[in-house]
Amino acid sequence: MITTNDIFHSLNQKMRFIIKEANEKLNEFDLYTSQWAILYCLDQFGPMKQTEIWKYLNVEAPTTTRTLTKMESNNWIERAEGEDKRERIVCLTDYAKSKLPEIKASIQEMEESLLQNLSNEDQEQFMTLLNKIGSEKEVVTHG
Amino acid sequence: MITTNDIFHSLNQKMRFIIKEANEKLNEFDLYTSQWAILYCLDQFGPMKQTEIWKYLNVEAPTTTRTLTKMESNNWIERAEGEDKRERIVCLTDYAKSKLPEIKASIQEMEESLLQNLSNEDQEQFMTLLNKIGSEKEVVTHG
DNA sequence: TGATTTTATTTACCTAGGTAAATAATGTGC
DNA sequence: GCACATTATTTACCTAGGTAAATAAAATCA
Repeated sequence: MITTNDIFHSLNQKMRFIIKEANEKLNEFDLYTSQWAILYCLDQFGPMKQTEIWKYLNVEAPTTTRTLTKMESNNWIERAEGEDKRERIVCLTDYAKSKLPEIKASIQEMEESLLQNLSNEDQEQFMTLLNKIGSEKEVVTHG
Repeated sequence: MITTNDIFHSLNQKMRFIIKEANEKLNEFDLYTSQWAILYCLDQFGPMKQTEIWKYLNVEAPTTTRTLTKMESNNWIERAEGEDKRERIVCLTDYAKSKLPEIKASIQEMEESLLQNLSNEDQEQFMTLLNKIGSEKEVVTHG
């Protein structure tokens, strides 16, 4: 019997598969997906406060602290004190900046490969349906 | 600019949201999603070898070992020695069997809530598109 | 100003995924 | 039968998500 459970089971398995693929790609650079997510952020938006990072990535602060500590010791990022002395402002190192083009190309290649069987329309449709999962009850308009 | 990256980012965030919701539901029973997945397996298929469990759930053996150890100490499952003395056969305790109907109802309620805005057709469409992600290159048939 | 609250970050600890390697029982081939 | 390979499970350790509580700086307010 096929039940709705399959959707969540399949989603979970697909996500783990994608993360595994990405980690294998990133292994060449001694990186992991969570670190890549932060590099991507900083490349897009420039220097960010830690709070800005975890709010954007929608993860908790301690998760980000741990990943940043690792990235700092691996020379991917630096953390400077802000005007507000509670804050720490994160920016890319020169090393990270020099490596980013290669890393981005590698990730893009992987993403295109994973999506090779989906047309643009498929991808839009997929996003639409994904956004419906867990969304508030749709209001039926009358008239 | 909207890029294909959004699909993987969104998928990841949605999956974490779902797991968080499920864990909150399961908290009442002192359970977690990974433990629920195993309970569900055993309820569907009866007693299983550990290898059967992790192959079905598509996770690695050590992950399953850890979860089963916890579940055994919490009286959800028992592990018996098999004919092949390397194997351990996992089955539900009476306690687990007595609790399962309530747990299943709770999970089903959550799943229906998460999918309330998707028609059956939406759900089928979603599964079709999800299966296309990371699939082998589709062969174009001629003629 | 000084007490209190809020905010940013960290620390400690939990579940949960992964890999690599160890262990023990089973299967295989000479 | 015995050496060798395979298989099931475990152990050790890594990343990575979460919560709860601690700490320190900033903001608020009586």
